[in-house]
Amino acid sequence: MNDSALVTDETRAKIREVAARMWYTPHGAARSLITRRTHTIGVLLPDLYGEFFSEVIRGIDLTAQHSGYHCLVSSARHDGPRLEAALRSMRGRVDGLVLMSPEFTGELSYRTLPGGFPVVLLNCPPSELDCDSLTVANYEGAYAMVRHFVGLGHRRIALINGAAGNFDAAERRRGYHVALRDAGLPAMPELEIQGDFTEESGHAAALALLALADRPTAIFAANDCMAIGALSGLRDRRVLVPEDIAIGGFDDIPMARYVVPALTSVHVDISALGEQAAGRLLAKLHHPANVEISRETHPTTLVVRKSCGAQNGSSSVSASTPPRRSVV
Amino acid sequence: MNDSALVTDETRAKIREVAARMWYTPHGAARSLITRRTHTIGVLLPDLYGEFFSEVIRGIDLTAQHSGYHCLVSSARHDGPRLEAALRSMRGRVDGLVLMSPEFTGELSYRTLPGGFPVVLLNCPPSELDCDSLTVANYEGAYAMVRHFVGLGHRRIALINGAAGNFDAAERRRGYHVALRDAGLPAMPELEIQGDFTEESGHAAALALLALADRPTAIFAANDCMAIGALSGLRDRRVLVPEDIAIGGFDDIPMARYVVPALTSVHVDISALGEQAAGRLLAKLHHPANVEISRETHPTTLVVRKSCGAQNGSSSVSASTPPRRSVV
DNA sequence: TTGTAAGCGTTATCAG
DNA sequence: CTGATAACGCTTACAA
Repeated sequence: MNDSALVTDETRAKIREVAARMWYTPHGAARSLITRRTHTIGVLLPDLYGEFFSEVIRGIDLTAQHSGYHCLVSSARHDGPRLEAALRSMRGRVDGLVLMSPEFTGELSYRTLPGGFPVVLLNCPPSELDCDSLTVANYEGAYAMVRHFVGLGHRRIALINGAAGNFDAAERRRGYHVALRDAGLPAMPELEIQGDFTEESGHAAALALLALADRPTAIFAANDCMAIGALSGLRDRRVLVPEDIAIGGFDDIPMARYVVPALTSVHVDISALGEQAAGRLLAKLHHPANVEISRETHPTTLVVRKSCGAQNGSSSVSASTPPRRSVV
Repeated sequence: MNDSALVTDETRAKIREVAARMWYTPHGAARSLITRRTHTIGVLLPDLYGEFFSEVIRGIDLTAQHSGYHCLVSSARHDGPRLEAALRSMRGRVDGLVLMSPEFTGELSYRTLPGGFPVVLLNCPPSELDCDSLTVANYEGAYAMVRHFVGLGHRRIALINGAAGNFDAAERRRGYHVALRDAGLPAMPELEIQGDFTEESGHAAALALLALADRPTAIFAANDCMAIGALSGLRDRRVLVPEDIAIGGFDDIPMARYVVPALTSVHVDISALGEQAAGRLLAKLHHPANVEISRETHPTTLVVRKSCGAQNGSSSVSASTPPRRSVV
């Protein structure tokens, strides 16, 4: 026996000694079969490529490990049947789930998991599923970026949009639109280029914008990868940044401060996002009674660097209220 | 019943139909208890921070998932008792293990895991443990970099060393030393600065080198992070790269091509490294009879960019023989 | 305090 | 081809 008050310290010590001598190790699967707890949380990500996911998973694992939990990860485009398969294969191996799926339509699932199975949705579009969810302040961040451009006197501000069907991309686009409207500027469809979050698409988008008769004076890319691609596209065409065209990105990946000129971006504390998600899940696991579900938004911060032409150094401005928490 | 030749197709279909209707999902823990297979591989990493680990885990998960396996990850400094604890907690939850621990002394363990438990060591110092191991061609890569500097006419080549006690760092240092010796150059202890793989340590090392009466004309940093730190240190002091001092790094992280000047580095296909590790482990799991253990070295490639002053564009040269494979 | 038996949800091994 | 029954390695509850 492992830890109980019904046993003498002496006996416990003796057992421990023998166990150590025989290199006895409890069998996880057997134990969890009767205990009904695996001390493992499942992590379902759409992909594992790039600094974003790396940081998310790091934050999750950090928090999980702190509470003695493991992470069972699975990365794949969790669309429809794939998600269902992934969920089923995790049945009996995890106590709860962190599911990140920005393209998740939400129509399915929930039949597949046993009722009341603890799930935290990360960066998922809002759905009728009644489970906890956590999103990034995409709208607020994009709004702050565009407002910043407007404040610098820009009137023709282009958008390199994120992947089609992606929730984060849609929210950032919404922020862009509302900021333009609030500044009394008209929507300019010809200045919106569809991208897919990759560097190549950013590069192509920049060239497309340069081909316009009436060029933009500023470009807001929906993530840093595309902003960096755009940067190299402009350099290819000998267009000066920020003198001729200003650029801003989103995510503030570590690389952002090293490109030339250093990239103005919307900072997201990705690792903290992961920690928060895992924290919520663990709280649910430890207090299953507390059934109220929460929907939180993780704050973003505008980080001003050289690429937008505002200043030389770097400074940051909060792009949203502090950790907003609305318990529904 | 799931899949067997002892059952009629008709019956199977009927069972399947009922199972689907009841949303029946097999219980992983229960199944693996009797099957003695978890379809999960354990991944023990020293950390999860930075692009290196992110890519390794991606390669592992990619391969694992392709074979229907999951990954149970655990990141922590796996020194001594911690490693043992991590191993025990995975007992009965994984079929095999990928263990990456560049500071692992190897004296312990192996008592803790059941005899013949499949383990693949990744970037671990050689030890007497008779399990498969996979390392990066650190020595060859460093040698190629320093030889490249020598070929450009450099005679005073500094080294910013990696973390003390780290196996990769030691091997890269060895490559540096042998390349100097082979070029007929003396060892220059004053040009060796101790770093720890962080950007800050690279920055500090660069300043220390600039403070010398007789400055180096080239700097080899044991990884890209430190090279980038050194780059910014030199820029602070208005030292031109590569005109005044040439710089080379190691790992070729994505950021390397975006810093200014673009960083000459030793390329490591990190994701492929992870795939290879997982592949070996899976092979062992599928053919347990094949008991011969293998020790492989993953090749590296010198990628020449602007920071070394050799040329404008970028080109690459193989720094080691193709996937060397010595089955012991 | 200690020993013994039941059972967690599967799969495997047998007689029907 | 089908249906019972015994494991798998552990925890827990209950009786000695």
